[in-house]
Amino acid sequence: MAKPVLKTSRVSDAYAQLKSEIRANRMPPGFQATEPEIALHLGMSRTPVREALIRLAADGLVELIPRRGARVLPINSSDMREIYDILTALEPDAAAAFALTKPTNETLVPLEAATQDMELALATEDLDAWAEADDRFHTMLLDLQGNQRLTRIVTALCDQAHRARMLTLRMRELPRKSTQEHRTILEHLRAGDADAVRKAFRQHRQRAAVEILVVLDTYKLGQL
Amino acid sequence: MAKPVLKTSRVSDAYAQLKSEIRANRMPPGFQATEPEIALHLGMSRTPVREALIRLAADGLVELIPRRGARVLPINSSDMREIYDILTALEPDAAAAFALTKPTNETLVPLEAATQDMELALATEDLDAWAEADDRFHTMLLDLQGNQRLTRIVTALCDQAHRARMLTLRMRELPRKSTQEHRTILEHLRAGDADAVRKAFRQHRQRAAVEILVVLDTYKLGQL
DNA sequence: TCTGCGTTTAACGTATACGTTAATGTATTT
DNA sequence: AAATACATTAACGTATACGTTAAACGCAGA
Repeated sequence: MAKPVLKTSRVSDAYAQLKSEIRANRMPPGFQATEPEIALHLGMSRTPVREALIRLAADGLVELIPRRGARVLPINSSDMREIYDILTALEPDAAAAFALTKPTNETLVPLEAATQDMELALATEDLDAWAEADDRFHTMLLDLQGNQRLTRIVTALCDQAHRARMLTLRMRELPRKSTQEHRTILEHLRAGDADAVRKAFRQHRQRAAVEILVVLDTYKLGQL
Repeated sequence: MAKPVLKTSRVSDAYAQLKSEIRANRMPPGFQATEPEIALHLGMSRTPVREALIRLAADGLVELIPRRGARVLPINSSDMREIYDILTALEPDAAAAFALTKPTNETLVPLEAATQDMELALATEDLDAWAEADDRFHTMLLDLQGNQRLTRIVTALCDQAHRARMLTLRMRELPRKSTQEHRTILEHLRAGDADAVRKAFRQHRQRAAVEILVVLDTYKLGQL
């Protein structure tokens, strides 16, 4: 009888839990806590907490300030610009490389599903579902493309941008354009047209970037 | 009386020293050591060693295998492909963005110096000096461009590729082409021609990639 | 009230302790 | 000899201990 108990450790627990609290804004940007405080909160000793914090700091999610504790890093519009500039450079190339593999309809099924879910969520104006499907599309595409280092980098950047994205999502028009662009990218993928994929994806990211940046700047959302 | 004593810690010492040993190939790929062994080697306790190893693992330089110790990660040709694909996507865009700022001759001085040093080192066939100047060019350009996240990412990737680059450097023709391309990029920067910069840089990285990959594959250098 | 200085506190960096458990070695059986 | 069972070892994950020192506090004097 196999015991399919997922091996866990206090470090990975602490890492996962803290990351989740940050993403969900339960630990908002600027939030500070000392190692003993976090350890108490998580019901473990300082050691695993410290090691988890080191990883979170490497991810760019927290800052470790001696004697003041860990601080959840805020994201401002210039951070978002940095992040989107990198995504704009990386994802289109990755998608184009994937297009060169002449993906079959079979392999495109998850992307098709994500796109449909976006369209559906848009129709019902369910923004949370829309964001989930959007995320799924990008994640699936990363997985399909083979470069694992690229996947890690993009994932880390998206984690950093997540809070700001979620917040601004509700301060803009419905993401019709974005949804449509996903559909376009998918069709270009199906056609195996790498250049068209790159171009469409690049435009997708660039447009999304200015859209978010406009919201951040006009509403003076300094620290998210 | 100022005391300009650089603040140091055992963790940062361990991190710097281990990284340096890996770069210099004194800890070659595949090398394994347990935490107590490394701690003994570095003359400190396990705690700071563990924390440094976590950072090195996040950098993609070592792998942490429970009960077997830390293992210096080898680089194969598929890793190099991953790394160069990312660099090819990132650096040209970054350089192009910098070109858009219409850099003055003043700001281009360090790049000019690096390029001249490359040309000089090429003439005297001093490959170590050439590699240093080459690195310096890329590093300076990263610093001039403002995106710090991008700088960190590119730096980490270059660290991973460093060993393979150094080794293959001596198994190929003299890097005349590379040197010349740097000169070209610099001139395009001086002209403030962003598109030309992007194109030239992209070609630079792509050519360098195939050059290295050919060496790795034809000489069957599986694990570096 | 404000400033400066000594005291107190407690967070951090690091060392050490300890239980668990995978890996290794040894002995026993087939 | 090969395989299995058992004993031994030691690396890891985590907890705890401890000295150092920055920050907070309180009090004295301006």
